[in-house]
Amino acid sequence: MALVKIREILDGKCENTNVTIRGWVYRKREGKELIFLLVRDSTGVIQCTVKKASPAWSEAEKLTIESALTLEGTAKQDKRAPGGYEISAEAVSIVGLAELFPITKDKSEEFIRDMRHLWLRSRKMNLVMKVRAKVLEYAREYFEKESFTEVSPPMFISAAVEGGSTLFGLKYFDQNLYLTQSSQLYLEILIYSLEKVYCIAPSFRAEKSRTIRHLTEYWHMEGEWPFADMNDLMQFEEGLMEHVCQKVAQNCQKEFAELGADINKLSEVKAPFPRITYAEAIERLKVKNPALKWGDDLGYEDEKVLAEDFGKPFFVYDYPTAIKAFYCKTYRDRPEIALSVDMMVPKIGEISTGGQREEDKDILIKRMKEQDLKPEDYEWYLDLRRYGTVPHAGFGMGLERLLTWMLDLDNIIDSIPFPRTTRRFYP
RNA sequence: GCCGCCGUGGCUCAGCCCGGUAGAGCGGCUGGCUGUUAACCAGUCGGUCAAAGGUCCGAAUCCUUUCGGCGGCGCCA
Repeated sequence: MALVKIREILDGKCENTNVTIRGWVYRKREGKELIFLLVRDSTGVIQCTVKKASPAWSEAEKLTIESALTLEGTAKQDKRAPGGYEISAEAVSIVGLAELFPITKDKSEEFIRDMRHLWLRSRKMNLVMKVRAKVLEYAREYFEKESFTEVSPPMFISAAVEGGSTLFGLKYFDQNLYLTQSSQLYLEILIYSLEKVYCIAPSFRAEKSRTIRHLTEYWHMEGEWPFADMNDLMQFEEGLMEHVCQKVAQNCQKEFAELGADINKLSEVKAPFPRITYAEAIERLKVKNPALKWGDDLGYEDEKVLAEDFGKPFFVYDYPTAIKAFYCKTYRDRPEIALSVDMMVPKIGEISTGGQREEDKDILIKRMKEQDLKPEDYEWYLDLRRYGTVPHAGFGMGLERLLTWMLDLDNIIDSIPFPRTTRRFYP
């Protein structure tokens, strides 16, 4: 009697052998002479049959949907079973009898979201979480391959990274602190010690955005390194994307198939990506939107139009300085243009923003003042320019936006187990 | 911050426009049947219609406000 995972049986490794599985009741169909149990564990779902004559019958009869159980029987191939294999049960032991499970066939989006803690058991969420874990694994793999060191920045911060209006404030003993919106400034500190650094950590944004691509807490993959320029940055980002997409395409075929997602899209992701300047983007968009002019920020609709043209990830760079953050480096001969780049993907729009950072202390102070920021709040940040300043660049990519695009999810909330949005933070 | 939509038994919905105190399916329960694929058949339990106020002889249905949810824009990853 071997304890096996359901996947092993479905892969045909246990044919005609006696096996024991542990899991939960996924479906139950009960007849006079025969009970069909669909049992799931973390690896898959398998059909089990219990005959009236089996010693397992009386326990199987009592089982309810989502009850935890141990089941022993003979695994065999059977064309009638979903998945092609089933277990003929000889013994069933109830581990935890479930009460009437609230999630049934008919379910609305709202109800599913209220039942998130139980919905995470669904096939869909199980598969999405597996792909998510793989994306994290492959991203780390790429950073490590490129000699980056993973670091751990703080979540509590005392000064804003982006605009102050999107900050979550909180009481920190008798002080006021914030939740970080990006770890960039902290990575900038660490490049002077470790050079190439990255982190995968939450970022928090108090944006009251009500869309299918916003979370108030999202996981940010950020990298920062010295002696880097825009070309280095874009090359790294497209390399990262290519690596993650190719590895997922190779190793997550079962998950994509069951989710009904198109994995070929990922096999096609190869560097180099198309690159257009902001000015070129404006020219392209003017055809459809004549009101658009240089200096306007690209809206979501604009991004989607561009993305549909390319049909794959691409870069837009050289944005107007006026619509970018204070730390963005500007061209010395064209201060109205910032060395900033966004990566866009179809349907979602921006999934990453990066750029060169201003390394000149005086220009940085000037830019802070232009944006009504107090240089004295950023003393430590200015120190980085006082002591061995160096040209450097970095980027931040939204993990959930990446996943939403990869898996073609209807809503970003399904890319993370416990989504936080303006209205949802339970459980 | 602005705009739109939604809120009826445990769940999914119909009824609301053209007011007269609720109807179906699923689930539950009981029974039947079936190598079933979130099956099928019969019976049965179950709601006063998000909340408050108003109009009216009479409100789930009309009006107002509040609460909750979803989405769009803006902003962002």
